[in-house]
Amino acid sequence: MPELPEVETIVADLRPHLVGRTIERCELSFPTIVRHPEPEEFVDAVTGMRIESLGRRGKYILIAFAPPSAAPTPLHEGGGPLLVVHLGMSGQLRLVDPAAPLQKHTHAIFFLDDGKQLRYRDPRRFGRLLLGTQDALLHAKKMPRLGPEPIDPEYEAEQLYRELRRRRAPLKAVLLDQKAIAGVGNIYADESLYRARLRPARLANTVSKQSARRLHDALRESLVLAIANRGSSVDTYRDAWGEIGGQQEQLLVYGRAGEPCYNCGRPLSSVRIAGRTTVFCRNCQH
DNA sequence: TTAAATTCCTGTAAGC
DNA sequence: TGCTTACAGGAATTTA
Repeated sequence: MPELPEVETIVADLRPHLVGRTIERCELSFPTIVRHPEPEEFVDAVTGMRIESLGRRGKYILIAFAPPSAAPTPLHEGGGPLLVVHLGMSGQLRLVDPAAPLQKHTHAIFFLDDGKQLRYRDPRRFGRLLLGTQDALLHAKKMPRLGPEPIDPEYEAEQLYRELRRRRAPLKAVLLDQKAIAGVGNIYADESLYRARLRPARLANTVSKQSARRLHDALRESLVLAIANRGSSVDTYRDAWGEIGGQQEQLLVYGRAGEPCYNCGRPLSSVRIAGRTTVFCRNCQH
């Protein structure tokens, strides 16, 4: 499932091909995938827009359009209109030649002025498309107020420590909370907790400053490594060209329940925390 | 206010 | 072999 590293890979791949392109036409074959504004208005508004930049916030893909007339607006300052794509569980955003066969569950197609097509496909339909300014989407509660970016150089261990101290939920639940930290999902939550040698069920408000620092560093390591390996294709994840990632080969605990811990050799345990399958080592994580 | 439970949805895999 | 059932999970929404 697409988390921060997978979304980052897609955005970085698409950026040089999309910036400067104009959307000439948009077709929705499954309009309810558009959550804001009404699908008809979405199609009208997106038509004729020129793409100015691409960005990512948490697991959200942000495609910024050039403002109608005024000076260019920086991507994150909530000024210009954005096409926001959230891939949910099984969403795929692909840039294809028009001759490419149409895959089942393709819900939206953006026709670009260079003849290429940007296609959104999502079998499980947990994903969504949004259009509006950052402020408008926030205000309409179509996007949550996301927590800090864990790989941002400005993000410090102290910030994580303060967040953890005020939460009584299991560490795993806090890591999955997009309002606490943006972009971490089930895979990288388990990977980070293993690297930090912390039990997923451990209550967040019981961790020491030192443990918080280990978790802070572990989050960055897990995410940066996964980006370098173009993401994990453990389920249906594909990049913008339809290719799989490489990180699934390197995962330390996710999907390895019952298999030996790479550190101590004992079988990894699997439990359910915050409604999610959670894999960890009872011997190495405390 | 925060945390936990529920819901959405289809492909895949396990079980009979 | 073929059918049925359980399971996977991000996040909005509801309940406690």
